[in-house]
Amino acid sequence: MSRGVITSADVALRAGVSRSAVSRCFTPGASVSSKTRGRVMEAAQALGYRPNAIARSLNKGRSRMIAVVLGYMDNPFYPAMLERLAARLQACGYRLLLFTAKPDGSCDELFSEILVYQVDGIILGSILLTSALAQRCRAARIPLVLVNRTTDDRVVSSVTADNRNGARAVADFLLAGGHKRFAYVAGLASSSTNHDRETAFRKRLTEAGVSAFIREEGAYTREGAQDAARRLLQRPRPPDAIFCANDHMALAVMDVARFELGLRVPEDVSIVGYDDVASAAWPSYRLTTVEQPVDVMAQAAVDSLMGRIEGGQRGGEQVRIPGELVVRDSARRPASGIVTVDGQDLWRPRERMKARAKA
Amino acid sequence: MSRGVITSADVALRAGVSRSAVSRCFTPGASVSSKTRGRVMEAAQALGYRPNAIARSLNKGRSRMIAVVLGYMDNPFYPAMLERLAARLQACGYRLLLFTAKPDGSCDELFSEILVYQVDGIILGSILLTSALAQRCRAARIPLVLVNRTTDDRVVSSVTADNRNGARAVADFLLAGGHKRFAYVAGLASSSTNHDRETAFRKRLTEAGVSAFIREEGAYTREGAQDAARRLLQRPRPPDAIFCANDHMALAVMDVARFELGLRVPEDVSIVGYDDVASAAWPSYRLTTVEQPVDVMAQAAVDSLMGRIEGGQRGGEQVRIPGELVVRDSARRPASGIVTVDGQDLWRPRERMKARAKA
DNA sequence: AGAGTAATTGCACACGTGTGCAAGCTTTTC
DNA sequence: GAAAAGCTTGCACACGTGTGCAATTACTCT
Repeated sequence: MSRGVITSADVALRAGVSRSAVSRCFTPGASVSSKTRGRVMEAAQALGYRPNAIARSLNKGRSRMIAVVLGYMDNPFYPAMLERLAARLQACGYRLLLFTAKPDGSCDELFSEILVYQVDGIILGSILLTSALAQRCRAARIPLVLVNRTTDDRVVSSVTADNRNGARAVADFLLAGGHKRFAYVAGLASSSTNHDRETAFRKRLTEAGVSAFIREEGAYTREGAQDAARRLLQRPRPPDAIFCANDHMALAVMDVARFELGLRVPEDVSIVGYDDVASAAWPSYRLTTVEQPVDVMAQAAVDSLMGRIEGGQRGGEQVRIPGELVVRDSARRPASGIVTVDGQDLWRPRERMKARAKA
Repeated sequence: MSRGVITSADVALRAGVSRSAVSRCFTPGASVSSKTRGRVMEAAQALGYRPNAIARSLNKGRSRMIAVVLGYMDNPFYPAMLERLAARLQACGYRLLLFTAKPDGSCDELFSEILVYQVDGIILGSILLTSALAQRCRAARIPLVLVNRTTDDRVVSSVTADNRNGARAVADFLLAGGHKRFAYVAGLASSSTNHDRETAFRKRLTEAGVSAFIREEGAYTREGAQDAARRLLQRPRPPDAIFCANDHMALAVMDVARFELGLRVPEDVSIVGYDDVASAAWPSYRLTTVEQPVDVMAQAAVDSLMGRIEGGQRGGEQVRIPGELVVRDSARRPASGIVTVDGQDLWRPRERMKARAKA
């Protein structure tokens, strides 16, 4: 108390009860008479006492902190995700310990820093997880969930968009639009998200008999995407449709196409992204893209963690969140298959068939 | 050890030394013979031991955690700031505890959550600080630094851009460009940053004899800025120059001007922002704006905090970071006063005079 | 009223670490 | 070789909390 910090002992002294009684007053469900509770609360109020979370963590072996590791924040999808995660965790009474890592570099040394803080769970966003790290988490019994990435280790939980379905929808959409020469701007080749989107996209095109397919790597960065766009669009026979592994790169590709090369979008080249970040809807871009519902994914990640921390679930669930293909003006529109919902145009070829069947 | 957590006692047992010896091995500058250090480190390595940060925090009364509170992340300036803060704090061996609050709402209840975790310092970004909160921090002896906001309380430290100078430069720049009817799109009126930019901008215009000045409030949101732009530009005599309190709103204003109202920028109306966020440089916008050097500001905030945590400084310093007016294409260019540095055009009327003097 | 039961309370220990203090040991110095 | 000085080391306490256990108190029922 003299040093400015007031402890339960100070409150106990003032209220004329034992320290245990004070502790019980701040422990939901503990046995305290209403009389002592009143006196304790009054004393606590007067002194401005709140139980020390650090001491409580040490005692209970639970810190009520969740480590969130993000690779990079240039892509606005991640700040948005972070904001949702912070809100969700706060609502659950947990605190968010933020770490940043190089997106390609492994985060081994970071992991030591994290484990030392006895966090109750870890959320990894856009970070590739080595099996050694997964093993360490399992040994320390710390639940872990990947966001926007998966891993082969089926024991690790993950929350991703339904990337294969999304990429297939893009392929179908572009085919229906009558495109002939396709290109893909890849993210980091090592990321599962890129792999899922690329392979599903390519497979669908191959099934449709398309042979004109080229790819360039953009490494998820704006500069990488710009270079990729230049290489793609300055070929003798440039593509008439470009699918980018995310919106962040798609916007860069649009800028290069329009302002460096003087191309019209979508008349000369169609461009499709993935994420539906806020700027995709801006009138300067009006990017056609597959949405990745940020708040649903954040909620799923937190739910998965809570299920394993508070309930005793074993983990290893792979949650896939579906997302709509939002049709705007950066890609040529097919004659049919587009429905309008809440003022947004969506690519839903099935629904149209249903509607036709109904008529 | 049976429960999976290994403590210094386990290491001590294995190395055949006392627990204190283990502790000293992990305390820089403690007295340990090289022989025991070797045995301890070997045992620690074998068992995978690292000192429990929670227990250490409790013991030392220092958690090595810094709370960062952000109001909103829609404006990409804040994610960028957050990323820099995270990197800087990590480099100093501190952890970042992230909290989010409503930008207008006070964060009183949040503060209780923060203080409970015994953080060593608090960084507030785009949050208005009530004097009651400042008082609580002082009572708890927790250093506090505001980023991008100031307060009248001269005991509170803050890091901001040199907003008055920046706004004056914008006024001079627009006057030199021959503009006649000026408008300002305000952020939250309660924020010091908005106040400084607005009053300095207006004062300079008044000094120059300008009477045509109107203002609208955009509340720092995209929607607010769009509404403000519509009100401004649909007046009988619309402004020919609009200064926006930040880039986030300036981009929205540009979109409304060009795509809703069919105006040409900068031929019909000049638009200037503040922050120099990444998207301001995108070719779709090429926004003329005053830079707010994110990494310099982050460094200054961390330095200020460290000076008070580790050194024993008293605090109360008001750091103002200067920033250049970056000239792009969203505002009519004056005939003179622009110099090119590292491929960027900057508004430096003084320097030009110097250059002329030299010739 | 008395016995039996339920609720409340305080003691004491545990959580895992850092560190002052004194004792033990090693090295230096005369 | 002995005394002095300097390193190391272990003991024991502190940090602030939660909780099992036993003791005490309050309450209920016959």
